[in-house]
Amino acid sequence: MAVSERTSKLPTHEIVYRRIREMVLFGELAPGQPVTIQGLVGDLGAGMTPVREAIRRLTAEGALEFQGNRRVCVPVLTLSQLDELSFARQSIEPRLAHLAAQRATPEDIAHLEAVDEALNRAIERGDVRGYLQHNHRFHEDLYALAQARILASLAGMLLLRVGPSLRVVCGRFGTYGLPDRHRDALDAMRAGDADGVARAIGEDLQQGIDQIRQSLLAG
Amino acid sequence: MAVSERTSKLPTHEIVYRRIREMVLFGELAPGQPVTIQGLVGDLGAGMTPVREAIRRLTAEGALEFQGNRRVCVPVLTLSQLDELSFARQSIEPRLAHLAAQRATPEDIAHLEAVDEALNRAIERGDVRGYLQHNHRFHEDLYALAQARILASLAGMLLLRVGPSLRVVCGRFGTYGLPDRHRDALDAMRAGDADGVARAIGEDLQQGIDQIRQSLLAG
DNA sequence: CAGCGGAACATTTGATCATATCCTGCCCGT
DNA sequence: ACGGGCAGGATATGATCAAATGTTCCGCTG
Repeated sequence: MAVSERTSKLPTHEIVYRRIREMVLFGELAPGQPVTIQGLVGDLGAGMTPVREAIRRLTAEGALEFQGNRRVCVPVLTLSQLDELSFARQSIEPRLAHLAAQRATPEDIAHLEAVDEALNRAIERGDVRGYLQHNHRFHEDLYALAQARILASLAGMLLLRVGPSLRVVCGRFGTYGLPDRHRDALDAMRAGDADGVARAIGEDLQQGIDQIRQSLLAG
Repeated sequence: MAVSERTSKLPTHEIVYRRIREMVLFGELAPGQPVTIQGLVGDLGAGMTPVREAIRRLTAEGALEFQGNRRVCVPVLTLSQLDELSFARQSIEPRLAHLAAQRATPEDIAHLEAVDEALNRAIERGDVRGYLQHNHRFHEDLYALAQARILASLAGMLLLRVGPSLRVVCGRFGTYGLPDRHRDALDAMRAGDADGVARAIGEDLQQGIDQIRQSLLAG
């Protein structure tokens, strides 16, 4: 089928789910943009059932939103929702970072450093999509180390809600001036300082939230 | 009449979703119990498509769980997952309670008191299902007052994950000795003491978590 | 006569179903 | 114990039905 090159193992609805998820995370779908089933059916070359299932799943995760009358779109964040996200992320993600730091092996740290380097190269290159991808990868892989499935899934949902707005920020200001605390986190990790890692991650995501807040206030 | 009209207006997948959600929350489905699409199709008299969508949604919310091979079942909590849930709930729910307390009108408080009374009557009656329903209602209605959609949806997911295990606890120990801090929360609410409400709710849910922990350690 | 409002219509999209296909796990024979 | 069929159940499709939106056209009013 036309869905993908390597589909043999995964069910179609899973493939479709990941595709749409990436579209939301990496800015192929902008906040407020309507998402239609039949449009995705056409674009992805899949049947309606898998697309429907993927949309339900993403809606449950907050990546998409029901628009009252059975329309679905990418949610537009309000300032108060951004406050909610800030609180939730600050509550969950530093804890995950802390747990991850306690379990990380040197190889794990090396892997994260490689991701972070790729991220920095993307910034230098002005590659917005690459920045978003590697930034997301960094957090996702870090949290995976914590071996805390429930907390990690919560964090994943929160990242999913922030994704589109982050994309807008980058579109507006470019990748210029996107400082992050990943270096601090990695240094603390190597030093076995779990609290330091948690602190660095907390500051890192706060910077992202603040950027979005600026963008919302400006727009 | 208006109610039934509204019910008939809701799409099938929404009805099915709510029904299965209740089954999970109120113990019609026990932890570890397999959930088959065709079984639900038979029980609920709906087509496969709506049932599939409802299951995807509930799976995304953590109420159900993929069993690797295309099987789905009600998740069984481990101790470490219970720790995750405890942390997440303690992070989110007191904040919601705090926000709710700041916004609650006297009528809101009266409504919550009515729910709490119904809850207490269910306990006296030994009515496990009624206890679970009213307890859930109490928290859900309280959090709805906070007007924080994202945080409330997170809390809803956490409650969904705890539901089945709570049911097991009640099945084991009955409704006897199910103390709660709802009275404290309501008193603080009337006094305008938002911090007190948050504290009471934090203690309330900690009691529930501890009961489940006892049950897990015993089993 | 021009502009406006609204009602019927057409088109687009979502919801549901029945069916066909494909996996997976189990059971049986060797 | 191993391997191959068999059955149950999940996945995926396309058709069909219903709903909502957008549009057009007519009649009314200023």
